[in-house]
Amino acid sequence: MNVKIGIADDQQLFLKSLGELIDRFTEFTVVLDGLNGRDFLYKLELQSQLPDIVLLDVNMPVMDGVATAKVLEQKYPDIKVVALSMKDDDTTIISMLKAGCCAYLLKDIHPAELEMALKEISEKGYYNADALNIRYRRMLIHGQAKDQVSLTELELIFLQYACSDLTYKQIAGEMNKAPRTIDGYRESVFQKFNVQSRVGMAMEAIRRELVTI
Amino acid sequence: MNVKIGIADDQQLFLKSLGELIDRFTEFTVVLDGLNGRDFLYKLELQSQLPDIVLLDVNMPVMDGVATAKVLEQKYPDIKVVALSMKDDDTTIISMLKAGCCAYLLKDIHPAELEMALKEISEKGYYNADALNIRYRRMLIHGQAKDQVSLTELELIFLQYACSDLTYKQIAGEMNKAPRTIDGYRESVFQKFNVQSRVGMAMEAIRRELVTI
DNA sequence: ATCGACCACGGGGAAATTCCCGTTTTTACA
DNA sequence: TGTAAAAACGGGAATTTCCCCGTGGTCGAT
Repeated sequence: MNVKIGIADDQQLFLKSLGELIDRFTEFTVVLDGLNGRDFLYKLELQSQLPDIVLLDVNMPVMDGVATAKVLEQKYPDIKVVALSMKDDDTTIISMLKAGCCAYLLKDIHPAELEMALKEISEKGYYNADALNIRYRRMLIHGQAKDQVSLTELELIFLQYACSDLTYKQIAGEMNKAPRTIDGYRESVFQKFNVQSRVGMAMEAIRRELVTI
Repeated sequence: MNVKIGIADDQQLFLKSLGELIDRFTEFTVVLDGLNGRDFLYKLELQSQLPDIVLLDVNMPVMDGVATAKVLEQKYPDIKVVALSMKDDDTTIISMLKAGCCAYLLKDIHPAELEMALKEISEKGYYNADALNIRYRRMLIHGQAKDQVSLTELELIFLQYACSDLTYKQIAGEMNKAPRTIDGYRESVFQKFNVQSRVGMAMEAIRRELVTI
């Protein structure tokens, strides 16, 4: 089954390259894009097949993300709206979520995380890791560590998958990596968390609020 | 290392049998008991070795649990106070916690759970599962179900241990059961949760708020 | 220009987990 | 007073996890 994606972003280059990226994901296809909210909504009305998920840039000229999200929620309640933004500003996050978004993603996320987020959104209807990841990212950028360890992007994504019923082999499949590579993430996180079992790692991930459950 | 326990309860029979039970736990010894708060506090002043943990019945004549807890907090801040009660009444729980208790246990808990709670309190300084278990117990008694499964007491205790770095063999040791018995709990919970790995079980336990992390 | 990280990957083996096949006793309860 | 559920336990085997031993590439920093 293929999930249809719509994108609205005012940077032409970003818009198109993101589209390329998403088209390369199995099970996702970009069916519509626009350079601002008004442009996007106009095209949407002419569209025969509605997208399942719409990625909305928060800052756009003419019609911004919040206004666009409100209209989408009103006229197309079945479409899942995801906010896209450069900065993890709490107030914009809140206003986007109040406008009916089911997720909030930062533009500097890893492609693998984007794919995972889209999967989760299409399956569960929401993706919450970002809210936590934003906090985590902020910790990484400013404040530092204390006993706080810093995980790499891929370790964080691996961690999310590790908190599930999947075997490492299946996780390797999901992340398009060799099983041994996954084993490397595991070893690294085990050491950083000071645990010696997958359950211990998963518990620590939840304790540190690095994953959504 | 041995942890010293004090108990205050107005039912002579319960007081003494609980003392017997706790004395049979390795690493715990009852050093003091009393039939009400005043009696207990009076004996405590004459006592050379202070208890590490005090179990306080909420409903006692002369001086009840809340008043006793307040005095203990004031005069012996190092002692960890645990509330004991027949009923899971929210208001009494809150007033006991406000009086400085670090845990709230129902009198109908399984001995193994009591031992685990005491262990956690002496190690971590608190035990929170009860607050969650109270909700769980309430669900079991009244309402219940829908997709909600019902776990037995021992399965619930096992679940708590399973959400840790311990191996099943180590859990068997902690619970004083044969490894195969633990395997039985595992099989049963797997089926009830519809999972096929320990991590999946642990995640489900957290999702259903059956364990503390 | 070397150093430290993060990344990707491979083989082998011990230990733990998962999942079958069972038995017996106790406890609750209708 | 049957019966059903829960508890406790045993053996064997397939799979997964865990933990070693490595290789080599990229990239940013001192």
